Amino acid sequence: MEAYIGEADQASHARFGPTARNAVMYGEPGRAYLYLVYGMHTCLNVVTEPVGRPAAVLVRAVHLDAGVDAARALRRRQESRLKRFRRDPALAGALEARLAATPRERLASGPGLVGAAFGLDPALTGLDLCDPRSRLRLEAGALGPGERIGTTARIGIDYAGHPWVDRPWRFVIAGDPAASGPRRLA
DNA sequence: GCAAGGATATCG
DNA sequence: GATATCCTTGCA
Repeated sequence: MEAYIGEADQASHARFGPTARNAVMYGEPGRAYLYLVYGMHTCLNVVTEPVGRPAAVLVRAVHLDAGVDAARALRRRQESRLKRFRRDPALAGALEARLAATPRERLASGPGLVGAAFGLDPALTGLDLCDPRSRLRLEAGALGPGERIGTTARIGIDYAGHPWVDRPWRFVIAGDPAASGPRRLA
């Protein structure tokens, strides 16, 4: 995951102040903020700070312990909607083969892949991720034996410039094959 | 290395 | 309204 904190953070969607898109970042913590990136991928964020302080954590990858078949089915359904697959039936077959060959650690190993594997949509923005009745929710977890969390710089935010590009605000289970981006730490 | 892909923020 | 940009991915 990656943290984006405050309007001063030049990598955050809040850097331009409140807008229609990022409004939920200014609201209650524990809500979902989902947005479309590069015209095709839905990214999941969790609002993290009290009302009035825009901040969120981007979920860059999920290590699936269950629901592997469901994740494959959702990815197939979601990705086959992309224009290039609708245009070319042969590509759709290739997608099927690629998904079948994708190990569980790689089914949700990227922010866009998390969105696809969970069947997420920007319309879910505002969902209370702490409400046990929500279709999508956060639950307490624990690190496995021998697992440790390390930090790195955030990914894909070169436009932010210094010092933001260097902030160690990406958090990753060291060596986790389900992580996206660098898994080994300096 | 780069195209795909559409919403967004900013400028005119 | 036009345009540059984007918290990405998979294939050349």
